[in-house]
Amino acid sequence: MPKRGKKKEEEEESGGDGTGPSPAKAARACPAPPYEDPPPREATPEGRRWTLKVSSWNVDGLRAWLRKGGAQWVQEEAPDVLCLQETKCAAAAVPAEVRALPGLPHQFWCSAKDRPGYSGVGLLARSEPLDVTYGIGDPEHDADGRVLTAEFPSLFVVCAYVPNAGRGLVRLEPRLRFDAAFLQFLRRLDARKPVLLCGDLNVAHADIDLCHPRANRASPGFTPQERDGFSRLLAAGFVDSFRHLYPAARGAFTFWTYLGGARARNVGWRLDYAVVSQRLLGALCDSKIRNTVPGSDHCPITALLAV
Amino acid sequence: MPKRGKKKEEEEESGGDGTGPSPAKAARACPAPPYEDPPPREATPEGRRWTLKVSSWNVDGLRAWLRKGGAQWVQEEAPDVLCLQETKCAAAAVPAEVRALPGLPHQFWCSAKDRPGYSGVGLLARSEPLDVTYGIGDPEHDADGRVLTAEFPSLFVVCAYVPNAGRGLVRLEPRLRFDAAFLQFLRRLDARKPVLLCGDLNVAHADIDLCHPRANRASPGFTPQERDGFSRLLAAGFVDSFRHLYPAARGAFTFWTYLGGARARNVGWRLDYAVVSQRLLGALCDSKIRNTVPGSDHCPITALLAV
DNA sequence: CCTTTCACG
DNA sequence: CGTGCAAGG
Repeated sequence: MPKRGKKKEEEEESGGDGTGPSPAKAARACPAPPYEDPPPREATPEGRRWTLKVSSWNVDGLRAWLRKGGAQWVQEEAPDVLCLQETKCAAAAVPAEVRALPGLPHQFWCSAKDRPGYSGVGLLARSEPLDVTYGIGDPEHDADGRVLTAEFPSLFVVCAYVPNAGRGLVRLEPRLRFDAAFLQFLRRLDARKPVLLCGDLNVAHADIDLCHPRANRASPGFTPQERDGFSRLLAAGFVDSFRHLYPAARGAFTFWTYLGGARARNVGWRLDYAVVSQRLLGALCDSKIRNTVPGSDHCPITALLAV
Repeated sequence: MPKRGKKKEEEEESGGDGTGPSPAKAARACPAPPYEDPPPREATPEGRRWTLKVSSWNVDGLRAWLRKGGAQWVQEEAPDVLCLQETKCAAAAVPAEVRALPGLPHQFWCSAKDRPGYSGVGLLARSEPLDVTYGIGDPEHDADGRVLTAEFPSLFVVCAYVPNAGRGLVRLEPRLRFDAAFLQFLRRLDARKPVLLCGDLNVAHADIDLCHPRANRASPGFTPQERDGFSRLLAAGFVDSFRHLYPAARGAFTFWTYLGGARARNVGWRLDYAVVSQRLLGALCDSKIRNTVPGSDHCPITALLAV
């Protein structure tokens, strides 16, 4: 029964955990050392201090994440809005400790229909949103529990868990359809108010955004089509806040597969983003990658805005 | 999603983990304190010292049992034959540490066909058996991986994992058919050589053999039909070695459900037996219940014979 | 409560 | 490697 056999270093650098043609190789560390998240820029270049802190985390199972102390970090970070992805947890099963998270009384949960334990997102907020919507208005994708949108007075916060293209890219086509539909959804929001999109977008945009770009050219999360989807997002007037502020930062990843001890060697991918409407750039103070925080195969990220 | 909700003390005293009508009640300890396994009787009443030590253990998953240190105890006990039940493990997946168990080089594994992770038995021996047979020669049951028989010069050792009647007794009928077919199988063996039957027979024979007999009159493992099956075994010339030697021993259990912390309160069942052909009684030195040994929801038992 | 498998990542 | 599920006990 060598199904669970240890091939060890086979797809250690594979991002969406795909079927990349990663050749077997030794457990070497990433040439780029882990990004060191600098002390926060507390204000905009014009000197306006941040007033909104939004964190995002793919928790890979809300209940397991809670057992591993994830809620602890939330209390230390004390965000005004918290976006969670891959909760794998129906709203009714959200543990009381999460419901009672100090400072985040307004909670919204969206999970996959008829698929317990799959996907799911949550949005927790200090102040009550003006409105909250579930999904992107596309029946093909909205059964999955992937998008939550909270309207606040000055902006929309969108929490998203973009579908994985799957091993062997078996679900690349639906993924690309999601990308297109999601972009239209974001454009419509952006026409009304500026948008802050946070979440696991399941793509590394450029070579600098993953440890082994060459080996993963055909891996889910780094196919040309997925990367193009992200480029189209940028072309539509949205900005990758982290890359905008730190254009040359290397080794800045937010995901490391559990396989083969990838995280210890920083064999990672940047899949989690805080993306802002261009006209929100003047309000952007900082975009943080909390890559030392344990609790999931993703780390949390945090955006600071003066809105 | 209160599927995993804590009903706590609902079927804590249910044996085969059935659907007994056990009323909800406080987590009280069993009135009978845990049986204290006395120092071994090293010889028969006639003074012949034991020459054969046979242990039996329902391991509830061979690999989990190994992780919990089960093999450690085997080395301390150093049996000549070891019978394992509920290995939940195909022969090819038996870990190397088990294959290398000192003193038990002759190993035989029988697992369920087309049902990975279900049932399964193993028989390990110091000396090579003259013959080993798989199953009982009944196609209805032999796909399950429940019986291994090893022929030695002076006796047959049968390792058995009798089918559970299932929650709500949904599989009581096949269980009773197994009992009947198995008894015929044992009679045929017994006609050739004396038999030592070891294993999880999935029945508590009498009130004294479980903590809460009244509450479990309709539970799998204590229905009148299953108890009658055991009585028929005895009527056919077989002897329950433990009860023969310790007719009044109370609180002597070999199984405690994981639910509700039953083991800590000794809310248990005696489901594991060393049964001998009557003419082997003169060779019986002792029948041990190792009820302090961890590693499974069952504890191991050991028979000592002068053969 | 705890094992196994499975799909998914 | 690790999540949550299902079936089994």
